Amino acid sequence: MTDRYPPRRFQRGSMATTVPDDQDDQPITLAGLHIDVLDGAFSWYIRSLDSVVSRDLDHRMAHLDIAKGKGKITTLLLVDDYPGVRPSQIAEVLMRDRPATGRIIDRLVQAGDIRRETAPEDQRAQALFITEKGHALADEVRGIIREQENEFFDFIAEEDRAQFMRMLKRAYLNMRKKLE
Amino acid sequence: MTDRYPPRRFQRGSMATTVPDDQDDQPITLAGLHIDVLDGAFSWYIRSLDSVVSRDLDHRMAHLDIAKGKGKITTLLLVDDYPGVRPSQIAEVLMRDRPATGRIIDRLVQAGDIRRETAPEDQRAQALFITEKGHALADEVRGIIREQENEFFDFIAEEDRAQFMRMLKRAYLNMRKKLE
DNA sequence: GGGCATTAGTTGTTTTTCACAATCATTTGG
DNA sequence: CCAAATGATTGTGAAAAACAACTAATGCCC
Repeated sequence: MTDRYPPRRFQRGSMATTVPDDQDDQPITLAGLHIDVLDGAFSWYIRSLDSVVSRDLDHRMAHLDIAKGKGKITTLLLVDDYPGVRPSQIAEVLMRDRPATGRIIDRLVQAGDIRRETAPEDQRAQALFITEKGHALADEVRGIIREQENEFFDFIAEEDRAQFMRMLKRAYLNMRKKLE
Repeated sequence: MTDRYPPRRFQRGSMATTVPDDQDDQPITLAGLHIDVLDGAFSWYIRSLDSVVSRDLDHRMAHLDIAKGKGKITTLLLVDDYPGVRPSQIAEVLMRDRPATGRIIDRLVQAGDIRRETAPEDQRAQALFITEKGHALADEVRGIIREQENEFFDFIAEEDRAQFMRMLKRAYLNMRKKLE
């Protein structure tokens, strides 16, 4: 039997920070439940944050035909940044299989945001290119992401954001590496 | 037209930290693409991290019948920690609608991990309770989560983890609040 | 160069997930 | 005592994810 009570308190960090602590050591209460008993699990926050962030992003992009897709935004930005990129490269970034990636590309092609060509040096492969319409969309999307970022980050002091982002980045790399 | 080149570099944070910087200012390269051009977007890291963390968790729990469900783990732990909790409370924590929550509960009941009773003070509502089997499972799950946490966090110094977690927590609360 | 494994991408299928509408029962408030 | 609100279930349809099977082109190795 595991001892679960009292709920674990978050201990203070050792880093100098401009983030005030006052609210952070109080338990989160949702629907009358102190969800801190979920072990303060990192994975829980990540999964919940993902859910909230995705919803918010969907909402902000509701007026664009790119909305509602998980990999579409990444694909669009990649094609915009890397003319001639291949579907298989995108699949690796998205961590999806090729069929899934292919269908994302289908929709972007159909929407007129990108176009396919056969890769000259390998006739099996495709080279993807952004269209004029797609490029405009990519810029708009970037703006929306930046907006979300600013609104979202408004509780973290400017000089701490980079640190936070760096941790996220390392977390991502570390986990990805461990999954081979 | 947005200036996209050269890719944005992450600036150094101002916080004292034991996290070494050396690797962090190098661009991430996947399939030959520097994904830093995705604007270093916070949302991208969160979504990708979620994907990796969820996969890893699924993998670690593959031998348990609770695997593969997004809300099942949270539900199980909540019921274990809050005897008599109601489905609607769980729905609020999960940010899912009641039908979805009800179906998660169905599966846990069917697996014999929790049981339903009618709430004595409100005959419309249910009170959920953990079973012996479910409690054992909950402890096992907690162990797995802790394991993942330790492995995952091995690149962050002990005293910095709390700070990272606190930021995630604030991020979550902040976004959730803004979605009303 | 012929044959075979590998890689790139597509198509199809099946299962799961999710959101929405409709329904029933109970409670609450006037 | 009636109407509105709340807690939960059922049903349905649409979107997403995982898997297998298939075509085509490339690379390797004899």
